[in-house]
Amino acid sequence: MDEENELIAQRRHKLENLQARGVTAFGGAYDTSGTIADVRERFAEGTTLRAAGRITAHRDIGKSHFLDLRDATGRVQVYLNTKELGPELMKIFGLLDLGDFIGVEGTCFATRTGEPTLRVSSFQVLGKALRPLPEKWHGLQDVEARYRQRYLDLLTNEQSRAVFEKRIRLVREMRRFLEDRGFLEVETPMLQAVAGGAAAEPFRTHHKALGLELFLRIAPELYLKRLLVGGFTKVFELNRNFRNEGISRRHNPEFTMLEAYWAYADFEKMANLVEELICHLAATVSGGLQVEHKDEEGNVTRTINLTRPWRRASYRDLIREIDPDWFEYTSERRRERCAELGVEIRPQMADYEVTQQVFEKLVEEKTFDPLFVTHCPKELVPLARQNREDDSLVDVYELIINGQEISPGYSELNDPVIQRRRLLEQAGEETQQLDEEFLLALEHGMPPAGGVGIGIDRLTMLLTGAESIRDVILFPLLKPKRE
RNA sequence: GGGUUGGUAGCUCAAUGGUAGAGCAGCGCCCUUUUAAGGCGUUGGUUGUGGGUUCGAGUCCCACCCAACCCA
Repeated sequence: MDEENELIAQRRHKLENLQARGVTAFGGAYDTSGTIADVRERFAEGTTLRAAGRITAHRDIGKSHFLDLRDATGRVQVYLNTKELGPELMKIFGLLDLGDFIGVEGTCFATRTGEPTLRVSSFQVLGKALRPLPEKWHGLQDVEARYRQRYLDLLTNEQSRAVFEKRIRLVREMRRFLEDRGFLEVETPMLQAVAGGAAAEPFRTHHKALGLELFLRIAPELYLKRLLVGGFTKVFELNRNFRNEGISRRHNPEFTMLEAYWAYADFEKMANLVEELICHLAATVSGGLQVEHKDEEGNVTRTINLTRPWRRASYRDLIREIDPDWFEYTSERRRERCAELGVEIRPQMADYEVTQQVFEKLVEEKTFDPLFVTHCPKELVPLARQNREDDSLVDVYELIINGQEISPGYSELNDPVIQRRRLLEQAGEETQQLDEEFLLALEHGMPPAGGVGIGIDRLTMLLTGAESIRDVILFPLLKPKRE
């Protein structure tokens, strides 16, 4: 990164001094009395405890020194006294810096102000830091540095760590919820010869030994359906997908999706499942069904109410709420209305795309509380099962929360003849290959099924109030920095 | 891809075109219960990169790199 500056040179020098004294500056295992939170819990005047962590603060009061020792679970103060420690250990102590990992053994006592403190009798250097950590009370502010050097962000910004801990709990609870309902978690290929299951630009890669062009998957769907053919009745996969598309506040090229399939169910059953699931997650990881989003000052900017039952409305009814006569208009009149409504459209758009534009700008982006949009026009979701009464519609829902699509749900198509036709049409538009292996599987018979996808990144944004997907992905994709 | 904003010390931030500064961190000294410890002193800069204008550029102009936001 940057050249050697004075601060680093000083730390290197201290490291050499430590080593010259025969001190191991990068120690091995160190037995502790548990995490720092454990140490605080076991704290009892006079008992001896051992703790390990990073030095995050140093208060030098002449012959007394106070350090803050920190790990992921908390902070504990340690006290060193020049007289008690002896000259040799004090010399080693003098070679320590903020950011170094040390292990300490000491007896518990409370200071004048009541702060639980370990009076250090011995310590070991466990990991010398050669670079200084960001400043203690502003933390690391620079957004670019926070993404590139996430470890510093996690170390200094408590809110950031809290977001990722929440994400971890959310994923764990999601797995537990589905497993409790008999869903089996499976792993299907991420390297695929045909990237199917969605309309998206895939990443290309190459297998050397087989001389094979491969794609990173854009969705696991076609493999999960093969498992329905194979007799699984409830399966899910919760893992990464890759789409070779632009990056934005809401898009990262690799992102995490849940996909679940339930044999003999339909999109409405899936909607119930998702409603129950997200409420369970909000209750267990966000502390309730009222999710508050705050600005930088901590003022509540929006409260999302997840109380059930969630509203369900058909795509057409939602458009009619914008303009009751929309579907009576001619193509030209619709375009005029867009101008009046302030919705930008391009001349080459098809009629259904114009309507979809109105939907996105005036319904989706303005909907914050959960809304299941049902019975979408088939052009929008070409692979779903058509509605029995009206074959211009498909049996799907799209769940919108917080102004964005969180989860689509389908009554899956299990007719291999229609499926082949649809895939062919789609392949024509997208110049995509046909997944013959998938069609072969379908021809062996697939049960009717409900299917659902949930974007984990966006769901995390919803439940943590993050404004950018990069704030819920530990290492978002950035261009390498070069001079 | 287009537009806007930004990039200054390790970190957080200043600096009407006129000597690049502060706080924290660091270094030195004082202080035996501090906790954003305190006091005194002090080091640290190719101002994202490369050009240009100017007597003089962190500041103005051009190109490029990286990022954030908006748009496509």
